[in-house]
Amino acid sequence: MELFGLADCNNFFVSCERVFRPDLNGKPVIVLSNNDGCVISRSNEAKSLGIKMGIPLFQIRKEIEKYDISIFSSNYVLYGDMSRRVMSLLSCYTPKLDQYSIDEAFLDFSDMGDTDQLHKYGQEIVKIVGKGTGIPISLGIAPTRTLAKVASKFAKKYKGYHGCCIIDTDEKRKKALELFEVGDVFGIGRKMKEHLSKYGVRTAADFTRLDGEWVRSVFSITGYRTWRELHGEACISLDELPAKKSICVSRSFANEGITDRRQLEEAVANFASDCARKLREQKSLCQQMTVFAFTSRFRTDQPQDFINHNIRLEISTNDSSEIIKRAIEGLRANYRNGNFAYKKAGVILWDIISDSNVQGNLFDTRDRSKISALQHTIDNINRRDGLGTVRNAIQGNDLRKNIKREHLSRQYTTNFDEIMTIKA
DNA sequence: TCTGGGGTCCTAGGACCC
DNA sequence: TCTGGGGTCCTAGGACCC
Repeated sequence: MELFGLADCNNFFVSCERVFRPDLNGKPVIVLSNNDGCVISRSNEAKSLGIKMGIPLFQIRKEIEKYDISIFSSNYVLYGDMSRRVMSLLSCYTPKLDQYSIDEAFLDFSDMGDTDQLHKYGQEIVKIVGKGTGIPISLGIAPTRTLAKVASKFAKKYKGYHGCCIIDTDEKRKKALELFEVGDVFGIGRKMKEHLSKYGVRTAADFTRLDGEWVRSVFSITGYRTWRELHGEACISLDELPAKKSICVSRSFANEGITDRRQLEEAVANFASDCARKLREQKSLCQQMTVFAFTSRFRTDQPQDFINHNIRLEISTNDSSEIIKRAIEGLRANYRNGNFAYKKAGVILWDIISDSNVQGNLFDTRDRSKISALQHTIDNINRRDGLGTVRNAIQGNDLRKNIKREHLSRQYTTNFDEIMTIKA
């Protein structure tokens, strides 16, 4: 029997912070987005206090004071490293692991014995990951990805499952869907939920009782796929991770934003450089790119500007210097004098192809193999000595200067100088 | 004062060609 | 100069996910 497991880290970013701050167990904790803008991860205690996902920090100042909520700026170096540890442990328990996001992975559990055995096996995995990494996880197992996700939410919600819930019979499936709100189903977002409520659809079970053809005509092929998955028919397969089709690096800037043109160029150069590095990591080239920058839409009292410039690269590339150069050219071509305060900017690489699939160009005057060798050497140095050790001059000296991070935890696991100390 | 970042997929509509 | 329809490709935008 084909079975999917979905392993989901509980309150992942908060859990990462707590591994190194065990004194915060059982207390309300939140992690903030870049620039300490919004809440992006909450402990159960923070959730029960009514702190909503995505709410701006400034709107919950009172609650933070009143309930003594601990705050952390996001520390992606730490989370990335903890994620690698979790994933590497999980991969020991399945022939095929498909990482879906920083804190979630699908595991192939097909033909792994009967339900009882599988249940014990699942609980064992949850226990070992918890012990080995300090991160609590929930495991859902079912015949489709969408149902596995439902199961993982049950595993998280009810202690009795000991971290692992299996939906493997029609009876269990129907019972679970009756108890599951339709808006919580993977693939059904806010709009679809609103639309469905007009037809009296409240639970996932209500949704499955709708006519399939009707669902397809109203919610298109994606909605219909979700409908079939909930019926137990796997439509989304467990495949190798395909190369990304677009790569984007963007940030909003702290406080009032950036008004100085040179500073904006410096930021964009850094985004372009990051993009190019990611592109090389997946062994790809891009043929088109976009550079954008805009002012704050919340500041209606200030002049607004929206730069969105597309660049077609005659010759596909993943070379940082070239991608930086083209991004800056694009930005300059669109820059207007108007004293704009840019709040966010970014670079997107797209039209991506494999680097083994290079189309030569008669008019290419640059020596591509030389450039590639140089780039390779730079990547190696930066991997060894830290990102940004070797960089283009326009990238400036302080890669983080426009980002606000007032509550940053240490890089416990990746920086020797910030390793945990234990007092005797 | 302060409002995240990085993706995927699908559809509709326009441009263009025959 | 007027008439029609079908196909493809591209792009923008929306909806969804974490």
